[in-house]
Amino acid sequence: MSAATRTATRTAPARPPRARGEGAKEARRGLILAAAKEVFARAGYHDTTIGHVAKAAGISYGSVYWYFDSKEALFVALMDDLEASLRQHIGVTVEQLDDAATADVVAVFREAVRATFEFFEGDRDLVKLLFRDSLVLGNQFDRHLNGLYEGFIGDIEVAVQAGQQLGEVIEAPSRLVAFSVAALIGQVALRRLTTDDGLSAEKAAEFVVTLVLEGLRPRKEQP
Amino acid sequence: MSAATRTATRTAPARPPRARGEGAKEARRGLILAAAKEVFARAGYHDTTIGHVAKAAGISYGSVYWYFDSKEALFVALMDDLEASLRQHIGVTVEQLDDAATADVVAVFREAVRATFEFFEGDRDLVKLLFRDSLVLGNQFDRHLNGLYEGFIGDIEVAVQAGQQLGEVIEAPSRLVAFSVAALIGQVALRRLTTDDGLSAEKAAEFVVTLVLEGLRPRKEQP
Amino acid sequence: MSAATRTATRTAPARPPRARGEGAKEARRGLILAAAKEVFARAGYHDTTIGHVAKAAGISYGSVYWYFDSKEALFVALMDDLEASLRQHIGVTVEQLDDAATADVVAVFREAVRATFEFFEGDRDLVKLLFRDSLVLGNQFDRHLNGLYEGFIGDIEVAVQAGQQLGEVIEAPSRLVAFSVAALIGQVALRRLTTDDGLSAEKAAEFVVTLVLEGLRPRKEQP
Amino acid sequence: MSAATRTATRTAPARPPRARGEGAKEARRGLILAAAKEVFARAGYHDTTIGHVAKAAGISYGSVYWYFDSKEALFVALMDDLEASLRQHIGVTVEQLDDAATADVVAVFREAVRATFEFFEGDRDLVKLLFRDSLVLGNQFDRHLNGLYEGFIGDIEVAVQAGQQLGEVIEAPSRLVAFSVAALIGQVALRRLTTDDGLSAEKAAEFVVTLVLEGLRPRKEQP
DNA sequence: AATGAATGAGGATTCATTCAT
DNA sequence: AATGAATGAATCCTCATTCAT
Repeated sequence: MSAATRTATRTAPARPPRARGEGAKEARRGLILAAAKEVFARAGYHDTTIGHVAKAAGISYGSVYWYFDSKEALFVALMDDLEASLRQHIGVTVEQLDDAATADVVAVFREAVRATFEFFEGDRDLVKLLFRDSLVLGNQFDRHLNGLYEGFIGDIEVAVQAGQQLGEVIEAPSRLVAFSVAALIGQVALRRLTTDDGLSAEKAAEFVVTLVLEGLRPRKEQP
Repeated sequence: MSAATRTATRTAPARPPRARGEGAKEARRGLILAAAKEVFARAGYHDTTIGHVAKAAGISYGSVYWYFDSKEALFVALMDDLEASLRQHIGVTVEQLDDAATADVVAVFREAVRATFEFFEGDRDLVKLLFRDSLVLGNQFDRHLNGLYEGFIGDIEVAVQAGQQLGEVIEAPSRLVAFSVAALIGQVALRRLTTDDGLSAEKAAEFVVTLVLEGLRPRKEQP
Repeated sequence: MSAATRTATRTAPARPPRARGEGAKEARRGLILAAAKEVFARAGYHDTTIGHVAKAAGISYGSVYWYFDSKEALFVALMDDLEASLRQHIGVTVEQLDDAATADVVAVFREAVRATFEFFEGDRDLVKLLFRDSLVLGNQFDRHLNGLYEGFIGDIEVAVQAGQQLGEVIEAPSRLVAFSVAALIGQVALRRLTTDDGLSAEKAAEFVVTLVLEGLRPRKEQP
Repeated sequence: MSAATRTATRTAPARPPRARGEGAKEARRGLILAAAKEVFARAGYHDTTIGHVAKAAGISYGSVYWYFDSKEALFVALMDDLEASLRQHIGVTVEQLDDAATADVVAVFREAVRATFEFFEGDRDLVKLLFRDSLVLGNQFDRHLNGLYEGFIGDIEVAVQAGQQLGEVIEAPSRLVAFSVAALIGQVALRRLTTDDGLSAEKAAEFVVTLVLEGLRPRKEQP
């Protein structure tokens, strides 16, 4: 089968099959990662085949292997990307508040959670991969994946420790506290993807903040 | 060949198909489920083969199919079992408190969470299956699995609503509140399985109760 | 596709697709080995696929894996079989001479070589596998394969050492001597498979015996 | 796009395509062949990929195809090279003796074998390719490969026939005799690569000469 | 001429499921 | 009811070869 024939036969997804040049390779890698993200998020790791990813990326079967050594490597690379993306987002979020509000730990926290939910709102695939798949696969893939989740938790832990220094957060193992907050955020965000109870991201964030800060019992004598 | 003939024909291989009586089939089913629970918890759904389960149950390869229609059906049945087990446990726990303490919703909650952690302590496989696997597979298996988790949540929701009636729980969507509590309990319990931070079940329960009831901020003017 | 359909479709090699019972498994294993022998000998290890073997054995694709763990394992098992077959043959051959002729080492050797060539004449596949494939693959497969060839050599070495004891064989490293004899036999036998120079097995054996015992130079003053 | 245009277009990447002159192409071809020799010898034909060869040659993946039509063609070309190299060596060796010693066929033979082993000592890759790989692949690659081995044999055959003329070699099919000698030399040389029994090339040559000329039986009444 | 990305056929292996006994 | 052999679709991955640049 000649190249011409093959090209003609290709049932034409409109993607650019032959981009070349400087950043072309990087771009193509990104293309595959984007496709992988969507497919993995939809079907889960095990039910996703390299073929699915390739088709979604509009490239051929074996091309994926030009960019990634294996299915697992692809998944890990994707997770690394997501981690970077997530941590950067959180960093930015907190920085934005740095100027005036840092003193008010509570306000920072409130805003961070709100921004996080907003971020999740715009990247539902990330939520699934982060709080659903990485959970199950973390144990198999050489701990590598835990890094992702743990990174998220680590960022929170820093804030928790700061809060504890200021007396704004109760004394409890900071890692555990951070994990709990992360888990709560993650699970609520995940739930929003499948359960529609008309809860806006805004409201969800508010709820989580309240729960985490004040607990479920009404504060009776609050000034 | 009639059933009678077939039975007669059985030239007694030395294998263990004893227990001919009434509940024999039920017993064997239970045997398989027990094996499946252990294996699925250890390896996860996808990495578990029917062969693994059969070997763990000490029965033959294809026999599993006499009791369950498919791998998926086996998993779902297992989950149903776990759900029943979990809900019964919670029911019993709450009932035990019913007599005197019902008035004190907080005490009941505290005790329920404590008992739940204790229960989880004795059934680590259940924790993995409930809070790890059901999460990933819930979406694929016909929603059926959500039932499990949702059942857990439902029980909590009832308590939440009661608490809200009594003014002991803040006003917030009861389902969301219950989900959050369940998720927190589940994730913390799950974490305990892989992360060893010297946190006893007791302490973990206490922490969750405190977080959920009082939040992370110190109550300043608490009587 | 139902079993009936499948059966009907099978383009009918006359082999028994469904033998059951006592030695049935062993028989089927043998069936596969026989097919493998023929196919491996014809196409060589690398160009033989499990599919080829399966088709030659008249069984399905994956069935081979019920009997052998991998392609390599199949090959090794085959080689083990061949080794057993070969060594038994040699053993028998020598034993037959044990009675009267043992004293005459030369006669024993002559007869052994003759019998070996005759044996090879009836099992050309064995020759290819033993002297062609095992040579190349021996280095990759865990030394396991060398065993085959080395076994053959070992048998010869014993005879060489006996000959040396009797002063009928020159002093030289017995292993090297044995290897040389084995190599000569093997390569000549192998050559006979592809090159037709009208050389009978009988003549070939005679030639090898002469060369090995007397060398290429005419013995001038032989009594 | 004409060839001229194509050439003009080349925007000089910093890669190492130096050597523009006449024999440049030939040189590059030789480079690849040298790399291929090493790689094929080490890994064998099937386990060698074009990529391995390219990397060993320090050139790019697809460049190999500018010089050779296919993997098989590369291998065959390599074998042709080796054949030339080997035959030239033998030719030179014999020529060196031509002047004075031709009369003494035995001495010539002795020296030729010795020189051959010495030659093999310095080119272990050749030994592997010649006596290991060409054996297995000879049958598949259009007989072409046999040429290599057959050439080696042919040279020996000439000597054998000469010896027979002089009455220094027993009467036997000269081709068979030559083949036997070649096989013995080859297999012993091959064995030295993997088996270390402290046998020097010198000793190995001596042994082969003795075996071939005198046989394994002690010559009792030698003048 | 060189490069290296792209392609896709091919192959080993796994495993859920079926079925003859 | 139990057994375990049989089946073959499915999947990951490799690699020779092609081709745009």
